[in-house]
Amino acid sequence: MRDSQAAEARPYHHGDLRRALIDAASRVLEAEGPSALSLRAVAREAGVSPAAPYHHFKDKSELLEAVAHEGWELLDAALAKAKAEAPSPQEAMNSLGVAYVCFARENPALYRVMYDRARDSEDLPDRMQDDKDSAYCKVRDTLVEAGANPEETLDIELATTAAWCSAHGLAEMAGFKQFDHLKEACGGEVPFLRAIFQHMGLAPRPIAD
Amino acid sequence: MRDSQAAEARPYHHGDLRRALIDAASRVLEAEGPSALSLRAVAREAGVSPAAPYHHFKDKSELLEAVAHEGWELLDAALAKAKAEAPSPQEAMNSLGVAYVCFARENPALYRVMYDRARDSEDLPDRMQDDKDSAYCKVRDTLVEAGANPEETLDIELATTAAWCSAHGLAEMAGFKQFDHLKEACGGEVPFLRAIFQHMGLAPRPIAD
DNA sequence: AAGATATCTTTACGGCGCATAGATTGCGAC
DNA sequence: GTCGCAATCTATGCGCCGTAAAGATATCTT
Repeated sequence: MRDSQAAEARPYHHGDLRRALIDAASRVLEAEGPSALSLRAVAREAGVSPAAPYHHFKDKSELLEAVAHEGWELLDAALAKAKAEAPSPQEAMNSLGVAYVCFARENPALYRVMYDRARDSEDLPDRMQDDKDSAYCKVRDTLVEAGANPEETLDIELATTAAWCSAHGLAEMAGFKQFDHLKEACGGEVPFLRAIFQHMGLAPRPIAD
Repeated sequence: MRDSQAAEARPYHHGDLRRALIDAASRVLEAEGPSALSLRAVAREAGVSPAAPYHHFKDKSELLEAVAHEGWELLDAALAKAKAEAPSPQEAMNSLGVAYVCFARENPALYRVMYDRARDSEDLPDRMQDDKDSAYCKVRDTLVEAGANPEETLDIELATTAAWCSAHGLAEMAGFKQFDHLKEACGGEVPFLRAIFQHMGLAPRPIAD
């Protein structure tokens, strides 16, 4: 008979060390930055021995992958919220872009782990393409709702990719000091982002012919 | 009186260890990737003791900065070549974008070091804004030559920034396996890049109305 | 109750960044 | 010239890292 407190798959000694390690890693990441994210620091934060994590993750990179996975879920949620609150599909594209960059700016260390992991394996998480509710599909669907011709599947995919790359590039660059004067001139960070997105053509434009 | 062979600032024992270390670092970077780029490995590659680099660089990050600096110079050169060979300013914008991404794709480890260093200090190299021949100015000038109104300085700067961010985002994403089928459908990597840039609006559009 | 198994700790190894101290080398002052 | 000095390089050592191996301990199975 199972204790009803721990939902399922609860390990033996600790309770749920795997979960605790991922949380500890997130805590270290937020507090000390990505460079301080060592396996030993995570184990320390979780209150276990340095070798304990190896019973739940093959190596350090597998732990980081789990952290990144949670990051992609958070990003999905942030984009879903932005899309739900947008008054029109046209506005939605802009809102998605701003929400994307804001997520990256609010969780810089996590965002970095997410893409570092992905680049190392040259592989974005499957959820980006496969999951019906994935962020990628959300952008693609929004493009169609905003007027893109759904028959032109290649163009739709290219436009979605273009939007994603643009947002990613902006997310990585928006923190540089060099752009402070532009943000000021635009009247704040979000207006700056919107202005850049306008120049990027993130807002939907006619796709075919 | 100075020996005319070594131009200037030539050190004593080694000849020019500083130069040799940067070259060794580039070699390690290209051969083993960024994760293998340790100070000790660089010293090993250069044939000196592990502590020798500290007489030429304050710490590891200062060596990486020197490597990154050379990277930015290479990038500048690649963009200058692309701009020089472009038949028209309109074409030049596209050529600059393609050349930028190709540079990143051909020197992935170096490109990563360049931006990792910049993000850590939240500071792009000065040359991007100050130098007259910098890559940033090259893009901005090309935009003006292509028809943007030079009076609208804010818009010009925003458009230049947008183009740069777009290219950077694409450069970082172009390596993901997920886009292989798109490259194939476009008929190769460069046509794929051009198609994405088209959707991004990298090609100049009227700025002011 | 007992053996099997999963979890966690201890210990150890090599590599890392870097600080310190000592050896070596080239240079300027005399 | 040679001698002191400063710049350069080496040797050694510290604490951290990732991770492998072996032993201890708690839980599961039977």
